[in-house]
Amino acid sequence: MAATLKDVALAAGVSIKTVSNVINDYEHIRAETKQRVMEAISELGYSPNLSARSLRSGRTGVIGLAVPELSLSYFAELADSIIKAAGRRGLKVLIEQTGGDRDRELEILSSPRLQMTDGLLFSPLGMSNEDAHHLDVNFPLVLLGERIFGGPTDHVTMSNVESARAATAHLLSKGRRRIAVVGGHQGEVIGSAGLRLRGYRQALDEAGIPFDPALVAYATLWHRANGATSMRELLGSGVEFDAVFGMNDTLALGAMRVLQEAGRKIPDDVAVIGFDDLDEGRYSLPTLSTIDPGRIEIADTAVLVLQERISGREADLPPREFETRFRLIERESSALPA
Amino acid sequence: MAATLKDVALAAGVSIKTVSNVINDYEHIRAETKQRVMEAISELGYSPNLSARSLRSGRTGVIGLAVPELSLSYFAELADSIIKAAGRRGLKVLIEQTGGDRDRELEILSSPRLQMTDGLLFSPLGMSNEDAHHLDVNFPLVLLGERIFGGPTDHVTMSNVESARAATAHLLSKGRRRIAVVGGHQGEVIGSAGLRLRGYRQALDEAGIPFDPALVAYATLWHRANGATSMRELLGSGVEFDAVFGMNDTLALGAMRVLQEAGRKIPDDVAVIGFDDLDEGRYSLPTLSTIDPGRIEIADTAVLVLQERISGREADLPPREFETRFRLIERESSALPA
DNA sequence: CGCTCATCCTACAACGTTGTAGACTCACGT
DNA sequence: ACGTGAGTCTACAACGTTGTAGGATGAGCG
Repeated sequence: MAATLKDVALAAGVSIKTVSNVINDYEHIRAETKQRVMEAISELGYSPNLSARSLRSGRTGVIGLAVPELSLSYFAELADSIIKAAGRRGLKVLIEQTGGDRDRELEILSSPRLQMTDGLLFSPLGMSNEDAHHLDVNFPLVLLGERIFGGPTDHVTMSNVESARAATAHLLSKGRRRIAVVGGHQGEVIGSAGLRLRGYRQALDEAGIPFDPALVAYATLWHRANGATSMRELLGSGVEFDAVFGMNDTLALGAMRVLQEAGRKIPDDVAVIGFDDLDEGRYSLPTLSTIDPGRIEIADTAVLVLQERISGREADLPPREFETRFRLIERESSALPA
Repeated sequence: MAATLKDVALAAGVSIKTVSNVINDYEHIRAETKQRVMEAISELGYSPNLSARSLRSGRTGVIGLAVPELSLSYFAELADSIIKAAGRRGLKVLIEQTGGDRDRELEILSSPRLQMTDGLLFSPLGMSNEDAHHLDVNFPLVLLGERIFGGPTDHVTMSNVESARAATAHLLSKGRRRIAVVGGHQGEVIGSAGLRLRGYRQALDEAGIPFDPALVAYATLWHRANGATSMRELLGSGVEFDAVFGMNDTLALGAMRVLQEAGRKIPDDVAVIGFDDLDEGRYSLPTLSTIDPGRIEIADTAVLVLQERISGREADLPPREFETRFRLIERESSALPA
């Protein structure tokens, strides 16, 4: 059906290796020969069989990206950035969804399907730091996210503690003193929730404000519904607060919804800040203050680092840790009360 | 590095073909032999080289999905559903982003990169009906969306006209008479905007209400920002309206934001309905009435149909058109005024 | 004039898998 | 005793590509 090197070689009157050489920009080819081969190629509509090429070369030009779910906006936007970053480097992206399930995550680390890819960008949610040894696989792997630190692979992450501290300090600077947290994970130390909570507490400490556990609402999943539920719990508990730090934008938006339903004015009664800088927060009512964790930088760095490991040039380097720069984005939800 | 059939064959004391047969569940193998091979496989940690397999078999087990952008929530949720549907059928998904750009879309239809996949699910945005002939490619292709009808390939689409009519009729049933539209495409007949506008007009006709062009705000892109801008234009134009039909949820949410900013109460002053049933609309303030276009059914059908074409069993069938069932979801934004 | 060396090209093998054809064994019916 | 056929296994070729080794040609140089 499709034309092969052989067909082109026949049409151009050269050997198949010469055609291959033309395609791969081998330098010692007569201009006239090259011309002839090029014509045959376009005439036959030839394009290389990538399975054969990858069998021979051991490279597929495809990287895997494993994320919990694309319907979580953060991961959708991350995937977007990663596909673009990969595209700039000539790579395609195959996406796996783990659902944030530990077993599924472990399975992906040992799945034969991954042979179709040169390496994997892996953003676990169900695995914890004790699972770090499972990352010691025999293919190039770059870890994303905050579930595991000090693992055996390169790791790209955001400045969770510092940015959460900045977010909290921002609320404090607006005169808020009772800052509720939505989306904590019970007992977590490492992980987005644990780290961001640590930043929150640091900011409180610096301001000399005692930490009140009653202000922390827990939510295992970070969907909109959980933000709404957590806020209902907070309101129901009767605890007083004048600000909310959402562990991510989605939670913050769900919480805002419930706050407004309950008649609390944002930001006058309650200031709100989120985390992730989703597009959505730019058009909510009110617009949502947030932390931009440097998503594009995360994507660029991750793809670059993975490509380095794939190329093998950096094979001897020990695992590296990259932390991106964050940015506080001030919008309406955290303005000074009128 | 990695073990091959040869290594396993050596370890098990059989020919490589026998190992291959075991892997492919060939039936006539002695239980004892099978056992021995299986042990060798797990001992060596063998897993098949998929490049070689796909070179030999002509199948990769990967399908491509080309969408405008994952940061558009609709496509993120669609991609989510498609990855899940593909997973159920043992397929992996490689995602391309076109940015909704016609040139990029045409390029993807002829890209050699696609050889790494068995077929393509293609959701164009920049191409128009006149480009239909570009879909006549020599690989399995299933068209998604509303840009092109009557093309040379199978096509899975939603019931745009009927569901838009139902959405409009729903607003009419709540006593609304001046229904603004956000997100029209100037002069478009085919395409989500054109079809949904047709449904809108049909509902007006049935209710005996004349169509007022001044009520239609145009927006080429369907991002949140465009919904906001369109609504600002409508408000600025001074045209009166008591309801808004957003061509999609994202537009509707952007428009709601501006409406509320301008002091219009939803649904008391203005009722709003969107289209797509994004998770977001379930937690907005107010919650957003919408059309569920049957995303999961779209994903399932598309993957099934593509797989049929890939398998070649249905190769002789003429292009088929599939239209999914929609569902009107009534939430707060379109309730009767107090 | 003959040697060296760069240039341009080719033949062949190999990547790891599966399809094809066929060899061998053994039970069965004639 | 002998063909038949089902069951079990193997050798070999092929998928389309690229790496290796080397052949042919001609320019440059002593």
